[in-house]
Amino acid sequence: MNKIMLIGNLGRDPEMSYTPTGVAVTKFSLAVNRISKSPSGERQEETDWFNIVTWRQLAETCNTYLHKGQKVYIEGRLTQRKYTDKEGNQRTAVEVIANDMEMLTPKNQSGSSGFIGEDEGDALGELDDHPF
Amino acid sequence: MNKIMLIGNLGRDPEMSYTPTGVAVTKFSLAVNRISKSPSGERQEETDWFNIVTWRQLAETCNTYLHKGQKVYIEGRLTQRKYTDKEGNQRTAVEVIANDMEMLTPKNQSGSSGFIGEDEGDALGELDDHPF
Amino acid sequence: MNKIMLIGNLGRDPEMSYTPTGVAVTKFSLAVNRISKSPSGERQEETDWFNIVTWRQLAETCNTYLHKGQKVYIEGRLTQRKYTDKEGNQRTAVEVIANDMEMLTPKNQSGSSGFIGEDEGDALGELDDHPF
Amino acid sequence: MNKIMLIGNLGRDPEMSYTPTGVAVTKFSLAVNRISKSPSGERQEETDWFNIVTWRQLAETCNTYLHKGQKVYIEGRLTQRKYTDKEGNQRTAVEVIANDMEMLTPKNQSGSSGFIGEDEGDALGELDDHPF
DNA sequence: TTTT
DNA sequence: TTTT
Repeated sequence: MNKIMLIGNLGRDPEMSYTPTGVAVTKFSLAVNRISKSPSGERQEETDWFNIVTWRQLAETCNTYLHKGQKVYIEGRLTQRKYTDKEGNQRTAVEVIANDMEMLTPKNQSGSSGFIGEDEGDALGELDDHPF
Repeated sequence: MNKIMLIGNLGRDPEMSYTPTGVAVTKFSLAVNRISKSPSGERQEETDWFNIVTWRQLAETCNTYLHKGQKVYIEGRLTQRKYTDKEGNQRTAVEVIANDMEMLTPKNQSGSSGFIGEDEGDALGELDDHPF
Repeated sequence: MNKIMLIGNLGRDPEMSYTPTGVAVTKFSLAVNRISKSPSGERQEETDWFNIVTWRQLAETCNTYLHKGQKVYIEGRLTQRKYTDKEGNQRTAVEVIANDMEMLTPKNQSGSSGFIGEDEGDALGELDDHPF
Repeated sequence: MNKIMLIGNLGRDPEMSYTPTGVAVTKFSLAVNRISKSPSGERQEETDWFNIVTWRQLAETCNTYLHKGQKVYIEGRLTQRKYTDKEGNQRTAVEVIANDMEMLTPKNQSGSSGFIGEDEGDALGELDDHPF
């Protein structure tokens, strides 16, 4: 088992692209806030940022319905991908490959400034298409 | 492992009481909604109701800050308790003994009609008191 | 969200059947043990039993590879189904509709007495068929 | 919410130390295996390694009862800690701060070669000390 | 880069 | 009994 579950807010609008074979992939970063006590006992807020990657149908849904600022639940698998950056340093990209997403911000108050089509109400239905 | 995780809305305000030995216990019921497809292919909403039980500090926090209608995340353990009802039938009470709660409704729009004290802002802090 | 995660042992071999429309469904009961303290402070073990229901490909996998006594991880959704028993009493069936299963008992020591085909090693692969 | 759940095997025996203020901290690395399909369609196994950090009572328990090779369930919070390595490069340490651990390897077959005290049977009890 |  |  390798399962990670996050509730956080989108730092920016998602970005969707396609692989050479035509598979949709949507990425966004998620801010997860946490309240902790500082050594001196004061309450302080810390933010962890996570790179979220979604594929296929979930990529389409995220790209269509998620926007900067919205609160979402994300469930997936944590991966660590080694790569070499522009300066030639070995680095590790930490990514969450999501397999489930649930919108927690009520529709009428999403951070989106843009128009969303009238079938927005189907967003959740797209995510839960099980016959049982 | 016996872990259950729910996101839902409180059907009523919580009710707190104390055991004979002075331990606080707060109970409330939680409505968890789900969108499914009917046999004929139409989208329909179903609601599962769960009895939530919290103890000690978490009981105090839930009693103070939660109100009817609010959306919360609950994590706990599922128990099935056998009992005999008034008619003498053997019945099973399904309860979630919560060990974690997170409020998902922004404070300024809680379903509560009543006044909430000025220190409401500490609610989350009370839940995350770890030094690390 | 309505998610339940259990680790336990199968009380019996699973039983598979088919719906009238030909969909595979496999059921089994799972014993989840818990160590608690009695009021007098002694350690005591309690067992909660859960009815697990799996559908389609997961039903086939569970029926083929799971046996009485094996330890498994089950993840799914908790449902409460009302029904009337033979004596006419209203009762509630508590079921976990599983969407994930992971075998925790090493293969060479499963509780099964029966022969298992040579391709048993594919069981896990069937459960994790993602291209990424 | 920032929750990660892993099932894997210890790569080495845990190592315990104490902070200057006397708080116990135990660390170990966990190998989480995953079966995937290669681009050419063959089944291949990949291993993700996670650095696990436990504190206080859980640190003591892990140090006492866990050994190289054992299979464990770990639940905690994912943190990313920035630091500068010996070559002066900015790097990120990814760590799981565990708040729950469950041993999945039966006691009589742990990978440990060393003697384990007769009260080993209490390990699980230490983890589940709730009065309910 | 988010949110409360 | 909730909510969208």
